[in-house]
Amino acid sequence: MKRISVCGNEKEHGVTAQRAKERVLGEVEIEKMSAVYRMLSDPTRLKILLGLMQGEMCVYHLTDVCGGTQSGVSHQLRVLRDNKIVKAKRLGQTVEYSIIDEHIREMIELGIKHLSCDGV
Amino acid sequence: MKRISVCGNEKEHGVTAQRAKERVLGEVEIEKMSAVYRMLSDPTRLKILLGLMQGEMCVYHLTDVCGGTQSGVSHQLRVLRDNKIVKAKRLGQTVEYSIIDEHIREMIELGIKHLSCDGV
DNA sequence: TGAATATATGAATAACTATTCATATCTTGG
DNA sequence: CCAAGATATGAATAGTTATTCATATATTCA
Repeated sequence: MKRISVCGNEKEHGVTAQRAKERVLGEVEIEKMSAVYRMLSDPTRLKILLGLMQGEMCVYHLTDVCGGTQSGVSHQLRVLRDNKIVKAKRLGQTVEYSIIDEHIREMIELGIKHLSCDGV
Repeated sequence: MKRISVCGNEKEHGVTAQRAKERVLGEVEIEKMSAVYRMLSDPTRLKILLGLMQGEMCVYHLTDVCGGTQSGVSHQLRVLRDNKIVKAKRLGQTVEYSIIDEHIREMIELGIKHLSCDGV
């Protein structure tokens, strides 16, 4: 894609592009940021986190709340654990999960707020 | 998975699960919410949106900012358009894009804020 | 110790999604 | 109308990821 001519708004767009290139984050930051959103982009994980926002819970109850299989919930809990979003604490036979990433909590709260704004 | 016995925190977890099941959003809302996060979970889309947060831009300049191919950027712009995140406005040969979903803007701002909190 | 319960995990599969390449469409200037 | 530029798109591909099934591990209790 060669570029010789200019678009109708070359002036403005060019300036904007320049500003964007200066301010926009580097590859690594972009990757980290999108990874955070990716954690919330799966319905099962979102259900797990919405559940945990009500309080700590064990896998059994989380499975009950999410409505899937125990294995499915457990797999997603692992993803969340690996990404340091939740932590696990063994209590006898049971493992109690809780949210440790407060940013995620804020993200979800903002998401809920927007849902209601849109009149969903 | 049968359930006869109780976990160490049956009382608390049970109550939490109950609360979660009552308050947690329905399938449709969960799906919508995760779809919003999914829009931000791809690096290319995130770059496009971060760029557009600096101002309107045409595809050429967006491609410049994002650093990929014109086709790749165009495909992701379509995804963003289909999801009503951005809008396109034809100006001669050029198509100028801009953000129309203000929620997304807030989401990204929160993401940026959290990035710097974590000392990234 | 052995049975029962709770949770985790590996492998297989299926679905989804981003990217690339080639090409089509649209617009303007000559 | 034609050529060139700007953008869009279809098809193919490759990579990612969620889910399921079967099974392993861990813990308690009798």
